[in-house]
Amino acid sequence: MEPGELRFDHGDETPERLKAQLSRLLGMTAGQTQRVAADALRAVGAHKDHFVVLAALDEFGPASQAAVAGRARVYKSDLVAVLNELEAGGWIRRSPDPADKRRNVITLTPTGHDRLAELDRILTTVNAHITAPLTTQERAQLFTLLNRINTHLAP
Amino acid sequence: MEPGELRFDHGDETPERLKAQLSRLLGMTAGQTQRVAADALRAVGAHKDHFVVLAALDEFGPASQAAVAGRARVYKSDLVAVLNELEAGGWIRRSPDPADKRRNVITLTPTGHDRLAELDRILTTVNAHITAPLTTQERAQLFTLLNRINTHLAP
DNA sequence: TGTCTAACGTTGGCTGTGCCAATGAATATA
DNA sequence: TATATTCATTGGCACAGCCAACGTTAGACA
Repeated sequence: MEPGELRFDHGDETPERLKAQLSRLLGMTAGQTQRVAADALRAVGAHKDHFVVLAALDEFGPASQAAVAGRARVYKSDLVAVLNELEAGGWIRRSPDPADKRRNVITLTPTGHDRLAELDRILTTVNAHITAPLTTQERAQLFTLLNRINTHLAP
Repeated sequence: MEPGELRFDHGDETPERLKAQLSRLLGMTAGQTQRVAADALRAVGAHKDHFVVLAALDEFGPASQAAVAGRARVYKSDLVAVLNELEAGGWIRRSPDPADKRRNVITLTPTGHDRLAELDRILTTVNAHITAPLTTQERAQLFTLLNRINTHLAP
């Protein structure tokens, strides 16, 4: 215990040492934003990985599951369930590749394109909500700083 | 699949739509920093929550588990295991509260104080490593921006 | 040609983290 | 005295990232 909240600073109640931990602030804020995004997507029966996979298909065209996994950065094991759901919704098609029977060719359907637009719109709203207290310059600044750290920390 | 890496931007291989997601960048970078911190702590047999609990005890003095849970922001259910480990290391003592037999009084031992200093030193190094590509002003800026978002998103 | 190696999709599972419910003991409130 | 609340503890759920192994199919090369 407690919470249901990921507030970083609780004033007098928060040990000073914790207030100095960037990784703690980063983790808590990331948790908040992911919760907001997940809730918004769940409201329309979607999931983070749905967006990511649909986006990869839309921008790179039909591809094998392995290729989609690589571009969407979703583990191929996890991709199976995601594709099952997307297929059930009629947003993608899984067809055997005649050229290589090991492969499935994943194709975005027209309604899948619409679905992507819907999720994109939702996430744009979410992003605006998250960055509401920031100016345009500050948003860009935050993006840049995080990107520098991310690149620096990548293997 | 793939990775073992949380790189946000893979250039041509990354769908443009993903590059616009702040919550994605935030989540991946948070994942990186938490991994770095967890690895560093694991190297000395410690854990994120060890630091957090020791810090709360050091700054606020002996307290019940409920109070520690509230200040360290660790669920009381999870706190049990953490205290078991800290007790096994001799860093804290759990003694029944004579004034209220429901409570345990958690006390930081002298070696617990040393342990806290050790973990604090490790995390300071980690923090420096994480923010290596940033100037002093940029680090402060990042902290401020994240804090604003965190406060804004807190219930 | 046949044999070995590698890639494909899939299943199943592991770890860590945040989170919640229910329990038995002890205390406070009515 | 009866009722409700607090405490520590157990056990579990959900979700995310991650990995190993399997059967199937294809390419490499002897």
